[in-house]
Amino acid sequence: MLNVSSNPADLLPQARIRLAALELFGQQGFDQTTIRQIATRAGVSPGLVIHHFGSKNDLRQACDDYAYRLFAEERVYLKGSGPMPTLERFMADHPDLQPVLAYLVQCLRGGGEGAERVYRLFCSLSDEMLTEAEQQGLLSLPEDRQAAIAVFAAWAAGLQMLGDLFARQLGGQHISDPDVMRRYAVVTTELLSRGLLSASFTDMLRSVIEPSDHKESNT
Amino acid sequence: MLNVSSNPADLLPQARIRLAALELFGQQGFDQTTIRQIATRAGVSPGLVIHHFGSKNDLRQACDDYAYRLFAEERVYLKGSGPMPTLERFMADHPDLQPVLAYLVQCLRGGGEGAERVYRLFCSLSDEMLTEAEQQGLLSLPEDRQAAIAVFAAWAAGLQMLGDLFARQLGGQHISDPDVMRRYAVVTTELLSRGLLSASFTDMLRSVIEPSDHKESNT
DNA sequence: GTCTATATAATGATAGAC
DNA sequence: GTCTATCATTATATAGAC
Repeated sequence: MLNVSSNPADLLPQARIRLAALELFGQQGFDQTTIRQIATRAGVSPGLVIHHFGSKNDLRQACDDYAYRLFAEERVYLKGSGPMPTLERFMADHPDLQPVLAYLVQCLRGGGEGAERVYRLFCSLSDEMLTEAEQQGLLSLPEDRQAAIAVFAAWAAGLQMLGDLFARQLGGQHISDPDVMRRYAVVTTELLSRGLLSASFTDMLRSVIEPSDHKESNT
Repeated sequence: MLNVSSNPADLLPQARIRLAALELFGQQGFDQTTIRQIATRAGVSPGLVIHHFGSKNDLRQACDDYAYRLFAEERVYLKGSGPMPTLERFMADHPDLQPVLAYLVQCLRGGGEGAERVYRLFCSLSDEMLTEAEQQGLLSLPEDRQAAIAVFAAWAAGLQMLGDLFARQLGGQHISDPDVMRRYAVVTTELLSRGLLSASFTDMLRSVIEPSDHKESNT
């Protein structure tokens, strides 16, 4: 089991540096964070940061591996309490993992390979979660499973990326605020149970979208 | 009407600089873009960039105003073709606006005031769009309208931020790829019409979420 | 392992010629 | 208005003492 909640002062300097970097990268982003800031927060000299990790980019890689393993190998997403464990609910129960999630969300923001890795992870975790719920008869996925999972992962990732903006729009401060989470849960439950679109509008959309098995009627 | 599709070579240097900055900021982000890159793309000297705009930050502000006005004052989001004009569908019909949208999405990525402004714009446009559709009887929004609109805007914004990652997960290159758009439309239509959750699971979720009018039964 | 001091590179911004 | 040349700052990374 990876260690996340220890007192930073008890960690070795190398681990303290990695933790400080993960927190600062997660809060400010990679480019906005300087080695000097990391060193100050870890209580060491800037030279020691380079001594242990080689370069700022290598330090980023170390943070990537640490954060990714924590979420992927431990499958934390799936250990949520409550009936349908969403990411938001899980994070509310495990506040000590918040810096790790913030780091992964910054990876998504940054784009490139790092973002792709994290989004794939979100897809993989969504897949397991939805598949398990489906086997228990709690829900039934659309025919195009892969697309449905990609959409769910995108919704979850996007909400995390917007973060506090979404919460502020609902009069709160953070997604984990009880009132924000409740309103979010109520609305999504309603949208995903009774639906949103009228029957006639749904039919019209279906005919316009032209799924491949209806294509002969138009071309 | 603001001008977006002119040949850059015909524009005055000041407009060429602004356009080059908007494109580079949108592709690479603000921090990763240098004044020298902007000058090279605009075909002018780095000094002229500062001469016309004062500073890199002032240039960003000019791009902000330009992009925001294009989307907000012209209400482009709502002019989409098709029955339910989503952002993705609109962009497919107006490829010349793609750099402007890319810029706004980078604002969302960057966080801070710029992101808040853009997210509020997405909420405002979603509000108008959904309200109009509701008045036409095409759909019926949940009771908590504000939360529903915030969720829709977050879904749209998040999907744009993930951008190509989502498309690649579906075997495409970009969200505007016909196959990607079709699968996306089919899945979301299904999720928002027949729903996703089973009736019993919906009841269970509702009892756990405890909306305020059921609260007396637990505290 | 840890620190201080410094080399080196890049960037935003300035000054002044044309 | 436009350019070239340059300054001043900042950041990463190195070198070597302890």
